[in-house]
Amino acid sequence: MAKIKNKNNGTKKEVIVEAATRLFREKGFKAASMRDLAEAVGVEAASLYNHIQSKEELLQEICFKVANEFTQKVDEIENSDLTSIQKVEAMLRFHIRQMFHHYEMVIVADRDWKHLSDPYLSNFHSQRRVYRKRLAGIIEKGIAQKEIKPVDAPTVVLIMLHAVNGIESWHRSKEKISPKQLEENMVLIMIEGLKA
Amino acid sequence: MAKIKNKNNGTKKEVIVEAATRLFREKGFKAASMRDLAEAVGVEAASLYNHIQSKEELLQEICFKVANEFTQKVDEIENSDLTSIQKVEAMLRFHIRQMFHHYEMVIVADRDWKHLSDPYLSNFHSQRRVYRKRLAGIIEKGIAQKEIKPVDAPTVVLIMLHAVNGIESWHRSKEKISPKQLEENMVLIMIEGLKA
DNA sequence: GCGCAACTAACGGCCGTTCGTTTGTATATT
DNA sequence: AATATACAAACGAACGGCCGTTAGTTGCGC
Repeated sequence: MAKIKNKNNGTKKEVIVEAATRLFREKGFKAASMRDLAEAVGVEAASLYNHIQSKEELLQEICFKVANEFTQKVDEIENSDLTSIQKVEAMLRFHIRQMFHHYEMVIVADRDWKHLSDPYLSNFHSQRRVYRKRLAGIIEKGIAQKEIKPVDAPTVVLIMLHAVNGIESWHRSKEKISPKQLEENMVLIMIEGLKA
Repeated sequence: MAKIKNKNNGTKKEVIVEAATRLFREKGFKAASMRDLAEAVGVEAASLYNHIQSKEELLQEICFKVANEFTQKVDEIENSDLTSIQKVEAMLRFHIRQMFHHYEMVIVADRDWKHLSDPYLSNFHSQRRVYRKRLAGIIEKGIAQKEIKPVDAPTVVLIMLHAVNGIESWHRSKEKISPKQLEENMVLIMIEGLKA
């Protein structure tokens, strides 16, 4: 076997990345140490390097996995035959669901990507800008077609992308409404305010 | 003189706190070193300790200054005779303006408060929870009075508080719309979607 | 017995902070 | 007016500690 499997559901490197995701989300990339991570995995710090190249590689894996998922989704939505406002809603719902199911890596990517170093830093930064422009493009088309109120599209993108980060607080709050309810509330508030 | 003044506009400690605010915003609290800060102030690292007690004290000053400003504002608004929806709008506008004029300290407080240690950590955490509950209370009253759509109030608070963080990106973007335009766009999008 | 993955030990480096000293300057004394 | 005093605020050097990472070795499963 080239790679050993851990409990028949993935390589050890994947286990490490998952633990790193949780740890980085909790403490922040800089404040989380490789010794912390080793303890979470149940191993000595040096042993981690049998599976990974560096601490930054872990951050790279997290950031680009997140970036690729969002890029893939916007590819799909742009090529669909939904109306513009439906496309905006679909992207919003995707963001909300990613924050439900993979919020730890989404938050790490969003908060800690600046700790990447070049060329990954520029790469990620540029992917991020492109992604936001594509979202703004969808909204501008909707405005041109009078489906959406005449608002500043980049501002809408800023609001949407940051609003969903609030779901992080939801994850750790006591009296949670259901994911479905939260999603419908968010869509109601953010999308109704946009309709022409 | 008990405290010497620097260029007749404040103590040296204030100069240090301001430089720390910029540095923490840029690099993050953990990644910013006291030697970085010293260089920004134009002094050796050791000299900083003639004016401050510790690195964490700087974070404390930033976090509680921000917390106090928001607490003070919600005191004022709660006691005003505005309608509920007007109160929500007033708080939103205050958040937006704070993000225009003092965004660096607002962002540091929001992103790095977890690096405080007790008793400051619990203190800040509790202030934060109380603040959010007060905002949710305003919204719930508005719903009861049928000024506001029947939505989940804590969710609205999450959306509002996080949406304004998007203004950080605005600060560093090239093609900026004016602050006034941004404010009106944000209010339009977020408040119109709320009205019953 | 071969190879992967764990271990212990240690490296150089940066961290926040302390120490003891020097410097600059505002005030008091002659 | 010149000199002495006092003290805030700067400095260079160093501290113990944790950081990411490497080296060399041991042990275990095929």
